[in-house]
Amino acid sequence: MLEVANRLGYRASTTARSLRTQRSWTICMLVGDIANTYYAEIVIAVEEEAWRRGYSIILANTQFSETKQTGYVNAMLDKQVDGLILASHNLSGRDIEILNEHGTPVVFLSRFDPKLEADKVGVENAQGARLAVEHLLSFGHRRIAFIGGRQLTTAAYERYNSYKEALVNAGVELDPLLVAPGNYSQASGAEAARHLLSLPNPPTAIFCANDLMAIGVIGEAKLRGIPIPEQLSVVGFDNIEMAEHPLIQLTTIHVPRAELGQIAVSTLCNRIEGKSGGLLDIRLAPHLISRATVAPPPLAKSV
Amino acid sequence: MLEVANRLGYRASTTARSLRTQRSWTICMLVGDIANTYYAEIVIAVEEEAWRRGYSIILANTQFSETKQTGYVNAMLDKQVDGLILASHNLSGRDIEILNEHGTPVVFLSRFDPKLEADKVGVENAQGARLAVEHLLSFGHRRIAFIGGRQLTTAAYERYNSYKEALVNAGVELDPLLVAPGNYSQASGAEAARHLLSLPNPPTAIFCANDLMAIGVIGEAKLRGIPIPEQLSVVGFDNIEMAEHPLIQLTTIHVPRAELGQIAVSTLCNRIEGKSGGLLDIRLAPHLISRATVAPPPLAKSV
DNA sequence: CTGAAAGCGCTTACAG
DNA sequence: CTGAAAGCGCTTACAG
Repeated sequence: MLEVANRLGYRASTTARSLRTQRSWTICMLVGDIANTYYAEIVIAVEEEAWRRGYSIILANTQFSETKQTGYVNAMLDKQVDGLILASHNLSGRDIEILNEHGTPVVFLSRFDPKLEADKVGVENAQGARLAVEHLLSFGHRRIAFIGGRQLTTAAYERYNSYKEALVNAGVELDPLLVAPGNYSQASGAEAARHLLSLPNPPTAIFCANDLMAIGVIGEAKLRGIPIPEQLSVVGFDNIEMAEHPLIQLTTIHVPRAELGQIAVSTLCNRIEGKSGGLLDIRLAPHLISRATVAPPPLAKSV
Repeated sequence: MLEVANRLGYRASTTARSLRTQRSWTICMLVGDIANTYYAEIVIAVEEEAWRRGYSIILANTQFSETKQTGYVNAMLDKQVDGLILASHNLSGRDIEILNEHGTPVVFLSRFDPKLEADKVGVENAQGARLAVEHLLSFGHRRIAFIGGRQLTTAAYERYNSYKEALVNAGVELDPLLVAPGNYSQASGAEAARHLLSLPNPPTAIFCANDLMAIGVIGEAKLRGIPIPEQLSVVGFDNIEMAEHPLIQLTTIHVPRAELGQIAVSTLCNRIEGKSGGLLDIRLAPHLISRATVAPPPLAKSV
């Protein structure tokens, strides 16, 4: 009977079933920028784990636009997605309100908004940044610059704070001139480097809040004929594939992206299916990968 | 009235509406590998254009797996998506049958399966490959290797064919030893280079079917101490962001990805909304971007 | 012009 | 255990 139905091309309508059961078997993932390899790899893991569990992923790319994010949150709630994975920038107060009263399960990926009660999955940003800065300090660097991410993101904030803290703990005074803003893109890393390297008293090392910006810094150094690591040390964050390239060889902090994505989905699904208890706050440990972009500071500059 | 409803948090159920109107306002995009920057940029454009037109995108990443692709095609048909954008590898015969009899609009992105009647959007692969090979020929290269993509993809096939043709047209005999398989990943480019550069009579130039593989080749050359372009010329295909990097400076064929994605969506939406006539086959023109990885062959090898 | 009813295609609780 | 009926929340064609 069922076989006959199949042969005749019968397909059970998921829409009708969703209406009846109030379950769409669909999860929305909100990311800031999929072109960023970092997110792309998380998206892959998310998609895979979701597929295994029978869920589809609706991808929403906010391009870090506040209005697009709000639009998506509302559209997805209307679509009655079973849950949301939030990996874009911080939500507006109104969005949080809506999400809270609506009650659809949410998991924060790599951001930690205290105003929304939800499960959280991410990496120990503070620990990662500390590892990076201490590595640089151990080589004798004192003028360590920082290229940060957008302020609207908690990960960027945590990395920045930990950078400051690590310097203070080492008795190094923080020079505010050495802190440059970035937006996680390669171009913004290059631009920040242009600024930092033109300073009267330039840094001997730069710690970047992600690899893409570090790669931008390396490019800018190349353009200026500044040899890395002899004249300038660079450390990134993420450990994307390009960091391993023989021409780049970037020392960086490894973030287990596939795990992050997979855990985000399983956490969310457990919540959706009522299998979880208290709110989770899972933080994976990053570690330092030492490659070829760090060396002692040039003699002239060392203390 | 409507205002009151909104204030009370009323949300019209998209599911119910979909059931009634038989329109889901959802499009599925099937890609082979989102971690590949090439696809990522297309996905962004697709997502953006879809959002503007009121559609959501369900992302399906096949990881080039036949079973996953089949699974997705069926799941999406059950979900009653309004249309599909196919940008993974070639479909199996059964999938084509199902799609054909089901009648859901489809647009092929960068692949040209003759067995499924659907709109097609892509790039002139043959022209691009010809441009690349002729560029190399004009510098005096005769031993030009080719690192191809997966055979299951029409784009790879077209690029390979055009490579052969361009050589023949120039009166250069094709050495089958100089044709290496790849899978569009950086690692596969490096691996193919390892093979090609170990040949008794190695090539003086390598044309890669995409940039990622070319970047892998450049890395492998660096590892072996082979200077580019003095000892080896390299040309890629796509013009991804990393191709511009000061350390890479890859000569390549530019593919207008944002346009590709945008046109794919508008073509599909027009079809869904019954606004289109005969089947479309849109081919955008690529062009050569000359950077720093091509030079005349080393004297010892030149004829 | 307004308002009640039918129906989209399922699932599930209930009657026989 | 089987089968007919109600209902999920909309839209739309139809009666008043």
